Amino acid sequence: MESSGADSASGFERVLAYLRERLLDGTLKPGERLMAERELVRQLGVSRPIVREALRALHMLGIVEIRDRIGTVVKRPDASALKDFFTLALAQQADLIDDVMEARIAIECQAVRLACERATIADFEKLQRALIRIGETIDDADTGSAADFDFHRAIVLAARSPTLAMLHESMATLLAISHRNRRLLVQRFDSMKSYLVDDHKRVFDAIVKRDPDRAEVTLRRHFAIGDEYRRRAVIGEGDRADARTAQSE
Amino acid sequence: MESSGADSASGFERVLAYLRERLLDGTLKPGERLMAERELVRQLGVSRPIVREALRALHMLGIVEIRDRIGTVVKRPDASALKDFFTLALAQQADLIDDVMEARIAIECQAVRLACERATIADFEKLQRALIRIGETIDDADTGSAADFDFHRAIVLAARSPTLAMLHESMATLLAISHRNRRLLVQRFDSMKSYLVDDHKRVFDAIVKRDPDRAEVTLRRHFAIGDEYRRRAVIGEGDRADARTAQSE
DNA sequence: ATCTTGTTCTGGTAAGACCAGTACGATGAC
DNA sequence: GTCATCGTACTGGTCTTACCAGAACAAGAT
Repeated sequence: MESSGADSASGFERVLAYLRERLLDGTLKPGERLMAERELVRQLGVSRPIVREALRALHMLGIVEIRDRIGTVVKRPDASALKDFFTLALAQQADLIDDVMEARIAIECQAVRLACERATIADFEKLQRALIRIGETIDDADTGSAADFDFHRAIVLAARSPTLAMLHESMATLLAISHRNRRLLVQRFDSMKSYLVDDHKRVFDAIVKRDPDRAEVTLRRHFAIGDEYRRRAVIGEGDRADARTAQSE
Repeated sequence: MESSGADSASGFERVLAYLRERLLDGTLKPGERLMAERELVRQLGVSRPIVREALRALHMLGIVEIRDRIGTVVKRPDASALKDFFTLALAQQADLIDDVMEARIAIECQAVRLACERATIADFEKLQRALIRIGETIDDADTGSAADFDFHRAIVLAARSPTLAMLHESMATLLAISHRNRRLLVQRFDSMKSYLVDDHKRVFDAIVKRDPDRAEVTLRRHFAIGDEYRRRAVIGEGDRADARTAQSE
């Protein structure tokens, strides 16, 4: 039953490699239905359970959608597929957040530069609306972190780069959680309120003035200061009198 | 065969839900071996193929490691498990090579900053070796582009960020081809040789001196100049006499 | 032309079997 | 008693066969 070509790898690996190749070389495009399971069985010389394992694996990654009694179709992958990963991974290893955060910074710093070149008036308006909302929701962790995130998302979208947007969205899923927690610190540091408002404003100004260097530096500083707040929170500092109340983090 | 509790969901979902729960509530911790497949079969009242589908799915997410003839153990997950996802996700917009390239720049510029902080002596050595190889292979497109890429990869690895490394590698897969084509231009521009050598050298120096700002600026300029060469190549320019010979790109 | 009815194809699942190594306890030699 | 050897039970990896239920589609009946 090893007639059809390359063995050496396990059956599962073989099926996966086959599908991966088709997906990479464009033979299989989003929306297209790939061959039936039994057909794959015939072509690759493996059993159906193995084929199903591979398809499920791809399904788990959001690459493919298995429609009961219809067939398996290639999906346009989106970040929501990573929800399971982030949920489980985070439960096992909380410090993953810092690592992913670094990737997010990478994406946004590049995005803000591109945004300086490519942002339209509509983008400016969207950014400004987000900016206003940040000021309005400064005292609420939930709506506040949402507003904050909208602003950052708007930057990435203004960069007009599908890839950057996709990557950012992927990170967003995970970071939404930590982002909200971070915002809870706002209650502990009065100075953080102006930090949140002013910093974003400065980034916005740099974008409007189409100054990539200043935009990036400002954004980078913004992240660094946020980190610094978090550090101080961990060691129990605060610039309000009731700082001790939430010390046990 | 539906004795053990909650049905309603598909068998696969049930197994996944069961395992997810164990993983989230801490019953299953990294390093621990979870029950044998056949045991899961008994406990959940599903067939073994289904159990295996679920385990493979978790394996695909990097949550679990399936060791042949040993058992399935919980892994400490890191973002590298998502390589397949990102590689395939990026492939579906691969018509936008320039766009992916921008994302790569984002990753590397962040990485080079982190590398300035975190690079070890061993990293310096690796970078230097790559640097030397770039000089040695300057006239060959294949080995030359490989050396070039090794240098850039070394930067990312020196950043010691699994997520950045994973993203970079995903893009590398897609960019390998265009990267090589780009290198063919070296035959057309004598000045590009010194560009390749000197630029990388300058980036290396900045890393060794642990100067993030200079490292990033230098790297950014490096990419920009590469782009400029490509632009000039497209319009048929060149600084060698036989520039016209390879005009049809 | 439309409705009905199959047949056929799809994925979803179960059950049973075999292989090839591993782990570990029992057995043997020393 | 200690240590090496050997079985055996158990593990994951795979294949095979089989059945189900719903979708698709084409052919026939109305």
